Amino acid sequence: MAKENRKSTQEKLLLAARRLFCRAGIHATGITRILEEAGVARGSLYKHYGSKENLLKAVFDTEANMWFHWFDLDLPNLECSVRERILALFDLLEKWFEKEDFFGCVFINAVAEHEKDSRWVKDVAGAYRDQIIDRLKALVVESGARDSEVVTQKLGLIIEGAIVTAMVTQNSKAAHIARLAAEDVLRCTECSPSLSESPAPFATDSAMEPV
Amino acid sequence: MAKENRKSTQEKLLLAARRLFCRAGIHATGITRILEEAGVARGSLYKHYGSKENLLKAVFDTEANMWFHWFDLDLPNLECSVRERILALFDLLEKWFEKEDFFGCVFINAVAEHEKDSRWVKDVAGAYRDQIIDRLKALVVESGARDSEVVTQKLGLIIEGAIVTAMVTQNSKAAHIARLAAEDVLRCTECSPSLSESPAPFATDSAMEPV
DNA sequence: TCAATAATAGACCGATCAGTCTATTTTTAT
DNA sequence: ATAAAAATAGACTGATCGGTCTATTATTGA
Repeated sequence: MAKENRKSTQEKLLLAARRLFCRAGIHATGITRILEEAGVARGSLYKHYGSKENLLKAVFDTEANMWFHWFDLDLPNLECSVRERILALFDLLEKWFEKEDFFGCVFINAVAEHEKDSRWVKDVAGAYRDQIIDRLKALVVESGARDSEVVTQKLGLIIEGAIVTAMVTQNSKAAHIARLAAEDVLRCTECSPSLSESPAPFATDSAMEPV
Repeated sequence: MAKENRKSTQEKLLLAARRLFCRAGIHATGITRILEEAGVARGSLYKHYGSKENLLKAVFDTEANMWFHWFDLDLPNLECSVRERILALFDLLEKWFEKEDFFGCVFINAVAEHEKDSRWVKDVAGAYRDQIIDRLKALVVESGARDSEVVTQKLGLIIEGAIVTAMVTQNSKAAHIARLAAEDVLRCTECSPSLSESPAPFATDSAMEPV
């Protein structure tokens, strides 16, 4: 008989939960629906994860690992400049958005639908976010950009905008738009050391020095 | 005696619902909690709105009206260039983020926690989003930017990134970062013809495995 | 003043939720 | 081969959900 199902029970639960939490929402997803989609018995879920909340935490782990894999394995292997490596991140985003089971970022979605004062969701999601931003900042610093902190925050904001835009519009082209915006940010960064608070962005001093 | 409560029953329900839907999430917010916070009887909610879903739609209306007010009343009254008007939008965002009851955008949050295939949430939220983007694009076109479509999408993406970043970090400075990024986009836009001839740091397609 | 309207408190309903538990079958390791 | 471990189906619980309904009190307008 066919017995190609090599995935462990934990893995099946994790994949179904990740998919459903993002596609249907966390509160709107009942345990029973996860079990149906995973093809797993009720008791197994509570044996492995103990609670729906712990299952969500495990989903957080897998999504964080996706990001860490990008930053720690995929991007470093590219034979290109640091700047190109930063921009390549948006190509990875596009690949992600194109997946048929992309329905937004589970961190963002979880924060969106949970009590904003509650400790644990913001703490867990925030901690992972910090680790991801740290890796982004390391790239920015390595690129030699001035004001790396602000550049990092700009890029992080553009990444989050891309994720949300892709979720809302269900269109992966948000990654391409985000890349173009990131290119603008990087271009302005390298040619203008004094962008900070200038209320006159119309100054024709934009001597746009390309590389 | 004190009878300063001039707000109508509808208004009290609307304000409490908007606040709670964003602060605690839509699914996580029970009817009873809305009634408590609004100080209104159960029957009144169903008399005025008929269902929780209709109440959410009414909340959508109020948030959309905030945006329309910005674009149709606040920004046009500014005595400044179109470009400055576009950037002033981010100052309005900052004011919004600074409010003690800012907990994200109800459209984004609603999409995040509802079935992604479901008709009505994406349709209603998407329709409002289109109207807002249309107004943004009108400003971009008025500014004389080339490729106004792409510029509009970049700015829209930055706006959504600002909203989500502000929600996740609970820090209104996301608006400032977003404004800086928008300035970069606009700066690159106005000098865009000279950019195409530069040795642009465009990465070629990278052979990379998606996770 | 007085009838119509609006708002109130709160009991109540069926459905669904996360989580527990038991009894049985399948898988695994030795 | 066999005993331990893992997974199964599904009944069950107490709580909470959105929504209905009734009976009572305030508010309003002519």
